[in-house]
Amino acid sequence: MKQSRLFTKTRKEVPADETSHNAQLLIRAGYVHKEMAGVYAYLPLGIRVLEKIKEITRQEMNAVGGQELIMTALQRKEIWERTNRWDDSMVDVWFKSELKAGGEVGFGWSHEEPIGEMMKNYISSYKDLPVYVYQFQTKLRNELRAKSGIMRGREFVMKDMYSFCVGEEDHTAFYNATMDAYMRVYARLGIAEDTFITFASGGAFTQFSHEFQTITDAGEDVVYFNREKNIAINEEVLNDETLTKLGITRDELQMAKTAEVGNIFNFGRQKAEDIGLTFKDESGENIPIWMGSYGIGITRLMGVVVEKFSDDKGIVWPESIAPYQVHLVELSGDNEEIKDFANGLYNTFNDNGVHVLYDDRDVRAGEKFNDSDLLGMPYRIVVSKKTKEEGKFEVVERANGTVHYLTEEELHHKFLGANS
RNA sequence: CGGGGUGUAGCAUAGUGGUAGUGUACUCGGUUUGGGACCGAGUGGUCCGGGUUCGAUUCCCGGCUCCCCGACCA
Repeated sequence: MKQSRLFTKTRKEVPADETSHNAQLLIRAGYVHKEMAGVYAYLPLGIRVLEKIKEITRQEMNAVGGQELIMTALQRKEIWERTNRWDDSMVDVWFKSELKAGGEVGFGWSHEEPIGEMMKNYISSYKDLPVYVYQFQTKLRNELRAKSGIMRGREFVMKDMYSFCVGEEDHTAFYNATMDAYMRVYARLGIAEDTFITFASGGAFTQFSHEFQTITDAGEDVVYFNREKNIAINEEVLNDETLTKLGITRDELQMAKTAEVGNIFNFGRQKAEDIGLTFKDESGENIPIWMGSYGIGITRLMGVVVEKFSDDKGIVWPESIAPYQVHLVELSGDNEEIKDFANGLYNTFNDNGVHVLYDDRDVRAGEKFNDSDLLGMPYRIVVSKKTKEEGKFEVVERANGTVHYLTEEELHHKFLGANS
């Protein structure tokens, strides 16, 4: 992508109404646009990051047998009335509207009920099970107070997966496999070190659910954890009973502010019973399906990554989700030879599938460098008369500022792979 | 939802009961060219409704917005 044609704009100053680090940086760097409190648009750079996070998540969900689908944003009132979750006194984040033709609809804040309802059409026998489906869906929640930039909005993208099994044994196997898959997602984003599988409230179904909590001051949760024993407990369920059950004492735990980047639930057979979703077993008896629910906040993850990986100059993207791998910066001035060479390098990268952002703009070096730092691509390659004369190219690692001077051949080797 | 703030140009800010100023961004001209360079010229603004007043961006009332603290958060 040529930066001269890239739709976005960086800015020096942060909007006065943003206090969260992630939103300040993402707006300054031109990744997102704030539409209203808790509602952000994703610009071309931002959507590339989101898509990369989604693709990593997609690969890991597919690897455990998940199949992607997409539910609807508009939801029927009746489905939620059946489980007594339509009323605002039961669920306080509903956005609701009316159909011109008559009748009420809700905007999906969760898809548990609708997906369970849909499954009645497709599951009738133990032979149809198990089923694991997931989606990336924009959730709409009428939060009383949005905060923390893109980390807690009224509109956000979530990956939610649902499992439908004949019984506990199958469910547990999938539940555990998903837990591992989640950790692989976080590992690929570079935040696994600070992400804990955390005991949290299980709601109405089980004693505990598992949250995936990542240490960051921007988080809203408080978790007590022990790295050696690999145990973490959400403050909300920290009590003597929990400690005894997990075989750990209070003084073995340290506290941290965290952001919830995932949450997985075991519904047992209760949820299916509530919505009337059953299968026939081998004897022909109707049995409620054993269900589970698994969520990862995609947009929140993007915010958490920015919170964790940035410096005073801007964002520092992990390679796995950077919008572009390489930021190619030409400092040609009016030197046509340098310009031509940079163009050639850009084309070579493109032809070889390297994701490259090419700063071909006719602006001063300082502006290019500052923008480059702010945008945060993992590698910056500078093509200028200064180094070209020596047959070298300056390669800067954004994460640590390390500068390498590589020949053209070394450059190709590093970025185009060994076979080039 | 309770409490506290806030609203002036795309963004950041100053100021005033009587022609609204600056920085940045943007446009044009010129000089520059490895860390947001300089000089000159220019475009662009008082959240909405009502009230007080000769006159309101300023004061008053209401609304809305956004932010913060709390509450909430499958």
